[in-house]
Amino acid sequence: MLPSSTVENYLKAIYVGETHLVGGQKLVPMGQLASALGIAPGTATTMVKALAESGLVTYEPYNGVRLTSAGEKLAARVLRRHRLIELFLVQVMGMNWDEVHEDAEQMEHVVSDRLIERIDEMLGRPEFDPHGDPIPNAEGQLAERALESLLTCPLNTPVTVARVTDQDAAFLRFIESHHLKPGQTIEVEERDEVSDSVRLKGKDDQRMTIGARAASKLLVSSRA
Amino acid sequence: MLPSSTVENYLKAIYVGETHLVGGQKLVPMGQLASALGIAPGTATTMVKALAESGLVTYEPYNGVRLTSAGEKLAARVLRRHRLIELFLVQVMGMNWDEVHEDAEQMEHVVSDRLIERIDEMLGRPEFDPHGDPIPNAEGQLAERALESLLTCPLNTPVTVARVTDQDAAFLRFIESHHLKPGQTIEVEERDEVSDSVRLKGKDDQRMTIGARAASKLLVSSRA
DNA sequence: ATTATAATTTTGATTGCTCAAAATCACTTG
DNA sequence: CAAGTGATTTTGAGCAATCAAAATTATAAT
Ligand SMILES: [Mn+2]
Ligand SMILES: [Mn+2]
Ligand SMILES: [Mn+2]
Ligand SMILES: [Mn+2]
Repeated sequence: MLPSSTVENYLKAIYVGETHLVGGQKLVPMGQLASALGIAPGTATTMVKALAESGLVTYEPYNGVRLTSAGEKLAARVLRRHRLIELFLVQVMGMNWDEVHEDAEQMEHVVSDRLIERIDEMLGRPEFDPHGDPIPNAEGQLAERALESLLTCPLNTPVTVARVTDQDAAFLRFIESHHLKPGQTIEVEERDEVSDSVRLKGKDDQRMTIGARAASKLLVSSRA
Repeated sequence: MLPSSTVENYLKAIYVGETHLVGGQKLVPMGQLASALGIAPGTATTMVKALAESGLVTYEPYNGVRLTSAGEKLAARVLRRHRLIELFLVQVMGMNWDEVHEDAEQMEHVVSDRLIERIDEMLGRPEFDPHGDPIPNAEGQLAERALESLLTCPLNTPVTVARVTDQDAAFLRFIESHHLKPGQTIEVEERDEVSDSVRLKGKDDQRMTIGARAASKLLVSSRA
């Protein structure tokens, strides 16, 4: 019995939820899962109990949920599809990086393994999607990189934008129009706690100031 | 409220069912619809009543069902997607014509209008899919052709294979291996009622004999 | 240690889609 | 035309996924 689209979405949400865990956290809270999926909290509880029943997750009431190895394997597979499809739509179909998320969100559940393999091959076994998100390989492993956000990277040092952790179309268009897409080289010139902002030197030494919240979504690698 | 995948499949099945109607038939029988969709007859009845309620079909109890203009518009849209996707998978992704139907069956429900437009453009506004099935244009109109089957076309006259009306993978592979794909030129040399078979002259004057049932699925145009 | 607050779970219900089996209807055949 | 056959509809049920609102639990504040 193959997992439904709903189950796949749950597993994927738990997977990315786990990567966002801070400190000694081992479980994704129910509330976070529910809001990530845009469903009522009670629905998440019911569904997660069913997932636990089928051995895809471990569920600790009032604490949260985490994937079993079986669940993680499935989740990585869905995430792999999602990101390969996104890259395909940009690279081959010429779509914009701000409009591929919705399509991928649906297609990830229906494309055959055969087609995914074609796509992967056609793209040259890519490791990252258009937003810099890592693409799990066929075995579910993903290439990890040591990245810092614009809030923590060294000042006045060339860094390369590597990842944008927000799929919002308006935000992505903003990033693009300011030449801050992955691959671009920039420098953080100043951070101001009081004004909650970060000043950047971008392409052609263009200066710009963005809010800390936006800055936290831009991940860079410290090698120019 | 946009139609579900289920509703889209019903509408599409009724649409193609209507094209297969013979004589003065105006309605698709419930049984035929049910078996085309692989569901129980009672399920079809219930669903069709709901479709009639939403104005997508006209339902005459014990007689059958036909699309309203609203239903036909939606059905043509789904069929357009299906066939464009099939052609895309063959032409661009290099998949085989016998393995694209299943993928298209799922993808037809989820790809965005934007992506379909890209595909249509990339393929040069094609009129026929890999099996020779006509692709409805953006307005829902489809290019009709006067085709005959191998059971009715003139004897000893060059004809061009134009369409194969069976999606079965094994059958399609057979057709391909015998060089009978759409575009190929052949001749019917003899029909034998008793042995229920048809003898063909194909590529490189290769002779072959196929059953009448298979022959009825090969549609040709009488101009070589 | 109570008490308040926030998160989570439980409860009861709904919707969409499905099936099996019984009932009904339409048509053919004797 | 009566009977039988096959197609169709009705009935009763179930499953997956969802919500709103009430009940419960955990945690933080007084
Ligand atoms: Mn999804
Ligand atoms: Mn992405
Ligand atoms: Mn379909
Ligand atoms: Mn086709």
